[in-house]
Amino acid sequence: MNLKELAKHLKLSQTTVSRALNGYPEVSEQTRQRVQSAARSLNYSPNTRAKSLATGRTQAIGHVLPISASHEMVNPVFGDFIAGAGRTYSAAGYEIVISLVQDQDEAAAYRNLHARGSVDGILVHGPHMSDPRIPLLRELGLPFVVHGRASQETGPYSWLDINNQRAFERATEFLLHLGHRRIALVNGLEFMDFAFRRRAGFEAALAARDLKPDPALMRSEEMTEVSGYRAAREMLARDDAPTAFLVSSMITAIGIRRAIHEAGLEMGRDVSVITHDDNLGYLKNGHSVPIFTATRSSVRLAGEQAAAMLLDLIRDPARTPKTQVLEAELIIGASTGPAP
Amino acid sequence: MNLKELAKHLKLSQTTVSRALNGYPEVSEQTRQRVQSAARSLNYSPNTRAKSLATGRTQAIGHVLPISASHEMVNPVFGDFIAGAGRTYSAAGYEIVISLVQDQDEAAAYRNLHARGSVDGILVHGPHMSDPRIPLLRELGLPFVVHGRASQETGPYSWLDINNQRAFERATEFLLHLGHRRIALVNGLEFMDFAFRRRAGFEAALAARDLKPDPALMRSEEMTEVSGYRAAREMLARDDAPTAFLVSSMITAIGIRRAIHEAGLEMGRDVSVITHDDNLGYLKNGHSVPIFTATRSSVRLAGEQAAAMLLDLIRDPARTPKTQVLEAELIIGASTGPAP
DNA sequence: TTGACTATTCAAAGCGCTTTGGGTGACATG
DNA sequence: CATGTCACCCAAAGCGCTTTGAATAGTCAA
Repeated sequence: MNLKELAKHLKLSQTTVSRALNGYPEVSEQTRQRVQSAARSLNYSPNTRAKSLATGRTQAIGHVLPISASHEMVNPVFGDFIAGAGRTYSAAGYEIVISLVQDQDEAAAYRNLHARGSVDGILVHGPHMSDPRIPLLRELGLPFVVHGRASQETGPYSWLDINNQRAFERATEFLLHLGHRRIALVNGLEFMDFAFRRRAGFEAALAARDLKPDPALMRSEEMTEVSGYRAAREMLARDDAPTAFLVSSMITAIGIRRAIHEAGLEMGRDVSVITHDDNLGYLKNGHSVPIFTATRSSVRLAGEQAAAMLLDLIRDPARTPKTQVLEAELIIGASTGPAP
Repeated sequence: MNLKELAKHLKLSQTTVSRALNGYPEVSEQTRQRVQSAARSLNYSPNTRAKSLATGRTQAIGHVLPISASHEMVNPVFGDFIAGAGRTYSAAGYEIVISLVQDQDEAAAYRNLHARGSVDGILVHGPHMSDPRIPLLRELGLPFVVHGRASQETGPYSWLDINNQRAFERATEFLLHLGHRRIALVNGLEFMDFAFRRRAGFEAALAARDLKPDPALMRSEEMTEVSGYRAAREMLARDDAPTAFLVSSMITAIGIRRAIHEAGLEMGRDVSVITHDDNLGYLKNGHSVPIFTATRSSVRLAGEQAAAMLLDLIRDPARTPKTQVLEAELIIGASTGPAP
């Protein structure tokens, strides 16, 4: 069933039917009713491709997912982010187009999405500190919002980020307050902007007490369970082992907990752990008492809001870039205690 | 830059340019070269919407992600599955369209995708034992492949599944062989087909030894860390506590491990655990020695292959449905040992 | 020289929609 | 009675591509 058939069936012109369905005022209320009920009963939906060709808008948002070439992994927060964003999109009648891409040819992917005209806007994931995608997208003139930000990018652009620096600064302060002095930082890859900022927060809190970070207690790696385990095992084997760990993801923290147990220690008593917690649906941080003391911020919520920003930007491309910072809460769980 | 402009620039007709770019033989090799190099230097890519309107093919695959209304979570294997499928799709020039949907109105989502003509085929996730989506899609005439299968569905359809029953049967046999007699099953929701089959495998192995499953040792829940923790904590508090756990997901198994530690027991010595392992990128089951003894099957690989099946089906819709079973391997890790 | 091919190229129609630029009556106004 | 104003409705153009059906020129055997 297409417009033409529907129009013929109703003995009306395509124009009138189209207008009736799209809420234009030049149609009598009576015809509108007639058209709408016919459309419903004949199960008519306009062809998206034809519609977007005619209007110039695709009603689709592109999400480019870089696949880390080295680890062949998709960021585990992606599912929750997209679930949040999807809510916003579908409420506004937008589709999600996903483009998976080896991270080295990401630029080509964006150019393609633009040249082929398959999306109205792009949501940029996982920005690096210096990220060539931002000038590229600006040049292409495609509306975009960055989830996170790129510290070394000077020009204006829209982004939504959590306050990574403040979160890790507070977490570090909390550990210092508990008497910990040898604190390990098990961070994500530090060319990623979020990891860089977390480290900055960590170092700032130490500096405020005239402490220097010990390079032997700092790791910057892909955030997997195994990488956390390894880092903790190696560090705990040292003579000057850390008494606390500050960790960038729950999954890594779980690996660290494993290493702590394996060393015959108890988390929260012998060794403290604070992790960042994205509040993922399948990996809740405990129920009544959180397993881990954590800096928490819902990535699902971030998805919802970033999507809303992008839709605003698409509606009015002239608008100046908007930015938004979400604060993370510091929640106290069972994984921290006074320094032994 | 569009076809018309490119054609004018080359002083050729749109027909010829289109044919040159799409590899039709009625174009001289010389013009083809000229066209191709001009397209490249002018950065021309055909508009996907226009192309799909003209050809009737959208070059897009729909993935409908049901959001569990109760838990608001996206299945954590989704990222890896889509990463695998994405490889196949992008090699064939297909896009991925994601549709997030509350699970109660999934049927409407499929009807929509079809009526609006936005995809050439659909990949169905998370089939239930009896799943109305299968007859629906068959009726709509849209090519589809199911990741998993629906045991109660009688008609033919294409699916790709792992041998869940056999995997859990083997795992149970292995535990029985180690002397365990009280084995707990911490399963996913059993209206999900995979969970039903795993349970069947578990029960079959017990029955082969004339053992009866104890309902007090069986759980069927959403597979989160917390649900695993709770299940294990409750079971381990019993007088007749289980000596082994058979678990449907790594994340749940991690919760179980937490409960085991908390009870002052040691996994692999006091309590054995076998889990299913989807071999997720960010949640590898250890490095040299696996953390958990596990039934392993790469969900990423499943994605690659399911996508390939779907593309075959789209190329030749008349072809009879294909099915494929992937066997899971039983890998021995540190979480199992003789019954105490 | 002619007709039959073959190799290239093109104009135009059509995919399903929106939107521009009129029409056509009915009715009120002067 | 002529004119203007509404309220509705329509034909046709156009979005950027593919594809059908022809046209043109060159080649070759008869």
